[in-house]
Formats: sequence, structure tokens, C-alpha cells
Amino acid sequence: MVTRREVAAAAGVSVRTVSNVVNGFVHVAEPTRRRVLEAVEQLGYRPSEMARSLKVGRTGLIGLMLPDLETPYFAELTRDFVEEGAARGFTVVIDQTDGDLERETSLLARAARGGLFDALVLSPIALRADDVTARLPDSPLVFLGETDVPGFDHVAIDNREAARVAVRHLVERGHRRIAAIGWRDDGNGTVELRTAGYLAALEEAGLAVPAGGMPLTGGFGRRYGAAVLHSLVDGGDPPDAVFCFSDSLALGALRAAHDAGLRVPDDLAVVGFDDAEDGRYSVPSLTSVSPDKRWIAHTAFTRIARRLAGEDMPPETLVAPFRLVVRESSGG
Amino acid sequence: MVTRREVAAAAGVSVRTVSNVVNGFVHVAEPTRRRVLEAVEQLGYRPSEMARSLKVGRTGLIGLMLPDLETPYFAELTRDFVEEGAARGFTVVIDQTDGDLERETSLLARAARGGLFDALVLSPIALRADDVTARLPDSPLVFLGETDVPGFDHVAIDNREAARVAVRHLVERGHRRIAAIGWRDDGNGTVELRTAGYLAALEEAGLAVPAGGMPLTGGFGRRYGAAVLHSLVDGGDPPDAVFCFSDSLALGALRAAHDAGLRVPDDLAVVGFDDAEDGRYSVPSLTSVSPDKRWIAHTAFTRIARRLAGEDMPPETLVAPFRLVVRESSGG
DNA sequence: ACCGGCGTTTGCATCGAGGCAAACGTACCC
DNA sequence: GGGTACGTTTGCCTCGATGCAAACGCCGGT
Repeated sequence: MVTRREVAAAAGVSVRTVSNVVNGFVHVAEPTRRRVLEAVEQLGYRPSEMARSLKVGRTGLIGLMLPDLETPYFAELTRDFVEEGAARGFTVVIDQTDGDLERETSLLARAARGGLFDALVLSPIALRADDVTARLPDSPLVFLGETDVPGFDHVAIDNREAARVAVRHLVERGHRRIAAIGWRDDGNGTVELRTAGYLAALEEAGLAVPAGGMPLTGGFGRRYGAAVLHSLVDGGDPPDAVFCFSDSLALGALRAAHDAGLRVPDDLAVVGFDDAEDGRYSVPSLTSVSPDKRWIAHTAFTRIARRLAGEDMPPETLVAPFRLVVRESSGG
Repeated sequence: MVTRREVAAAAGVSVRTVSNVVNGFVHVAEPTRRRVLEAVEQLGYRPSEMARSLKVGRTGLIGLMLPDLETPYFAELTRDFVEEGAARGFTVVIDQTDGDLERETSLLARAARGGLFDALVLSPIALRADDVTARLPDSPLVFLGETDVPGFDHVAIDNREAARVAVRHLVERGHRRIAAIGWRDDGNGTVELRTAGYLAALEEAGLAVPAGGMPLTGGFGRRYGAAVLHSLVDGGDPPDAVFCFSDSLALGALRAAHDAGLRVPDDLAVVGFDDAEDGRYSVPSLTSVSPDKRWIAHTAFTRIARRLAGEDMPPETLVAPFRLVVRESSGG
């Protein structure tokens, strides 16, 4: 690694002057500047990011913690974060946890160490408030999703309302036996809110949860959607519509419906959640709740930037907009 | 930020001793260790990653440059890289370029600076050999895909052979008018090799490219697959099979085939490339070439680790295994 | 000839931690 | 009791770059 010292020696100036030239600083005489730049060029000198970071206390790295990248929702969200970050001069570092508590805490611990990251955006699954406060980093934190850690910024859509809107749409289409796929009993806040919204919409319409209509689901992936729909169908008295807590679940359900000989949306309407690109090209295309991911990325970064700029503001929960995109799977 | 100095003062020892305790170094008397750990705990001291990195010359960060994350292939590949990296104590930093030359070079330039990254894995689209050699970082580079930059390690599957196998499968199924979707005229090596494999398989079977069977495609996304298939169908004399250069293209094609009233695989067989999860749950499920992504991640990291360990070895091209997974879309 | 002022350059200290080898202290052995 | 050996602790220097303020050189003005 070529250092300033060598450049300085080659150009016959002091180390400090090299810095001045490189940083386009104050007054540097033209001949001096030229000599230095020449030496830089010739030796192939590159300033060290690490040393710079140490001195100025910023790395330009933002950590983004996600359960996984294969879920299209997270892949698309990541894209928006990377893009928004690039526009603001940040590099986004992705960490994938699989929703594993140990990996979530270890990332937090690592991030807490000496500010390798200027800030963290967390989308935790298993992490609870205690785990966070126990190993608090100095850098700003923004939480995505439902894990409610008091004292931090929080960006999420109104999951309850979104679910309510989605189910109401099914009601308006004339469906009466509306099941939900995605229920889990592990204290996951997102799941609870979507469930609450689902139940609220049913109640408003004077409907009941159909037989077997609130089955436990092992995860948010396609295979679980397929498995649950199979069991709903096998159970007899199948629903005439399902509201799925993710597009992946919904796509799995579509596949299973097809295998069971059900026509969508005629025999079974399906609504998903996330509006991932997959659902736009599936057969049939998928009706879905579409959270505004760019808004989320933009908002999270705005909070981070303001906090990094030293602004002192109370933590807030910022509610992202969403809309329901109606496509073929619900008869749109 | 709490520093060692404050810990040292609190514990009544020298700064150096704090280091020794924290690093579990050599001989430290038990009472001293206890006092120091107590001070560490009480003050909430965390060693600074940046300072450490500066001193030891490693950050533990590996840069992974990809065109995008929404393509399931890259999302899955990323997953494997992140996982493999975590197992080896590295954090993977994703940079997304959209295949944009400017963003590709700027990342390379940034990475070249003072080794923020210990190594780089590049999956370039627009980047050419010249662009790389012009701004060569000191850290190891591994290239994925077809951009052949002499002098560097290179991990890729044999695209020509893989395409040949895929098309031969269609031939064996009795298809005779086999079109390809994915052709582009921009010097993209991957496209050229898959095209070559496609043509080779046709020639071996004594078949010709069907009318309109080598249409230009704007990209690898679903919409392009859909658009091209539509044009093939509209052109009259449609093919009885298509080999798509990506699963996304194939899924778009499936959707378009459905819209055109074609039954898959009876009227039209479809084969994709990448074996992304989407294709396993689509209707019909998708036959696809499945590159061994874990092998790719593992191999790339092995090379990197060996080079970082100081081993001096000639650059190599490492060929990843693949297999053809036959599913419903080709009558499997 | 001397002085103030400006433009330019430089030395020194600093960021936080690690390498090295010296210094310290105690205990043991002859 | 003195010397050695070992276990333990410490100072000092370095990593590469930046902030600060002093120092330098050169100019014109009186």
C-alpha cells in the first residue's frame, strides 16, 4: 500500500501538503499541486478509507439487517435502500439473519462495536426490546416491522389496517368463507396485526372464521402456503377466498389450488401481501397489498441523516403508505 | 465513545493491559483481569473496529458487486455468499449496479481505495478488462460470470455446455421448432455462450432456428420474456418449445403463453435457466438449468481466503457444476 | 530598511488499538 | 543473601490521515 509519506517524499513536500492537495484544500500553489498529483499518479497512491474513517469518525456504511433476501419483498426493499443510500453517499451492508435470535443479537453486538456502521436499519424477527437495550450501539437505529423497541425510530405500514382493507375487498367481491394463511403463535407482531385486521374485517361484515380457517403456518415461504392450502382443501368445506400474509404464501397457495383443481378466482379468490414482482406475472396474477417500499427507504434514511447531523429529536413511529393492487386472483 | 484510556484509568492499570485483557492475551493476573473487566462492563466499553482495522490491515468486509438483487438468481447467490462469508468470519457488502458501467467502475474505484474491503467479488455486466486494470485495487478480486479479465480468478459455470444440455433435452422430448429467448447484441459473454450452446444443440440434432427464433431481448426480466413470446406467437408459425436464458424470462414467457391460450408443455415447452425458487412453484413448474450456487460461493471464498493468507498462486478459471432439473414445463 | 499582511507550507498532536521489548516484581534456587 | 527465571505490566512507536496553529517566504507600504 502506497502511503502519503512516499508521495510526499517523491514530490519533495511535507505529508500535510499531500493531504491538502488530495482533499482540494485551501491554498496550494499550482506548481506544488502539479508535482504532488504527478507523484500520486506515478506511485498509484490511494488514500486509506480506514485511516480516514478512524480520524473523522464515519465510515459511510449503513448496516441493513434482514431475515432473508430471497423473499422478494426484502429483495425489493433492499434494492430501494441500496439506491437511496447510494444517492446520499452511503454504502449499505446487508446482513441476513434467517430470523435467528443469535444471529440478530450478534450482528447488533458487532455493530455496537466501534461504529463500523454509521447507523443500523433493523428488520428483526426474534429480537426483543431487552436484547436491544442490553447491547446498545452509539449509532442511530431505525427499526422496520413490528418489533416495538421503545426509544427508537420505527418505520412500518399499518398492518392491521392494510389487512382489513384486503379482506374487505374480498367481502365486497361477495366472498363469505374467507380463510387466512400466515397465522403463527410465536408473538410475531406483524402476524398479530394482520390477523387482527383480518378478524376486524370479518366482524364488520358479520362473517365468521370458516372451519379450519386460521391454520398455523410454519413460515412465509411458498411451500407453507401450498401446504396450508392443501390442508384446507383436504379438510372438506374449503374456503371460497384466502387472505395470505405474504405474496410467497399466496403464490404457494395458487400452486396448490391449481393442483387441487380449483379455479382462481372462480372457486377460490386469493389475496397476497407485499406486491412482489412475482405476483404480477403469475398465472393468475396476484391481488396484493403494496407497501410503499421507496417511501420506507427514503424515510429511514432521512431520519438517519438528521440524527447523524446531530439533530436531537424524539424517536417516532413513521407510518408508510400502502395501496391494494387488484389483479386477476381476486377477480379484478 | 468510551475508549481504552478511560477503562485503564478506571481500573488503575495501563492502556496496554486493557488490550491484553480484552484480547485474552498472554499472562494477566486474575485480580487485574477482574478489575479491568469490571471497568469495561461499567463503562460499556466496546473496542473500535475502525482502529483495529487500521492497525491490523483487515476489515473483514468482502464486497459483492451484482447487477441487481431482484433477479432471484442473484438473490439466492447473495444468500449463499452471505452465509459462506459468515461461516468464515466475513461480512458481505452488497453493491448493486444495474449493470451500469459508471456504477461498476465507481465501486471498483471506491474499493480500490485503502482496502475498505479485504476482497471483492464482481459480477459485472458492462465492465471490461481495461476498466479493471486501469484502477486495480490491492485486494484479491474474483470474477463471476463471463467478463474475462485476464490475471484474475474466475468462477462460472460452463454456459455453453449448460445451454446445450437444456436444448438437447427439448430435442429428446420431440420438439423441432425450438426458439431461444434472451439474445442480445451487446457483447454480453453469458448471452453469447448460451446462444452458442443453443445453436450447437440444434446443429447436432439437424435442426434449424425457427422463424423469428432468435429475437432481440431487452433484458432478463419477466416483462421481456412475456414481450418476446407475444411477438413470437403473433408472428405466426410459433415455436413448439422455447429455451430461455433465465428463469425470469421463462416465467414471463409462461405468463404470455397462458394469455395466448397455449398449453404448456403440450403446445409449448419451456426451459429456463438459474433454477430460482419461483420456478418450482409456478404453474406449470419450470424446467431449468440449476447452477450450483453454493459451490460458487464456497469456491470464491476459498480462493479469497487463500490469497489473503498470502498464498501466491496463478489466477484460475473455476468451472462450477450444474444440472438440468426437469419439471412440468417441459413435460417432465 | 523595517514591518504588517497574505498566501502557502509544515510540525505536532490526535484518532484507538496492537507489536515489541524493556521494566518491573516476586519467588525460587544455589 | 544474591542471582536468575519467570510471570506480569508497561512505554513507546506505528498504522494513515486530519485539525490546528505556528512558521515560512514574499510582497508592498511607509
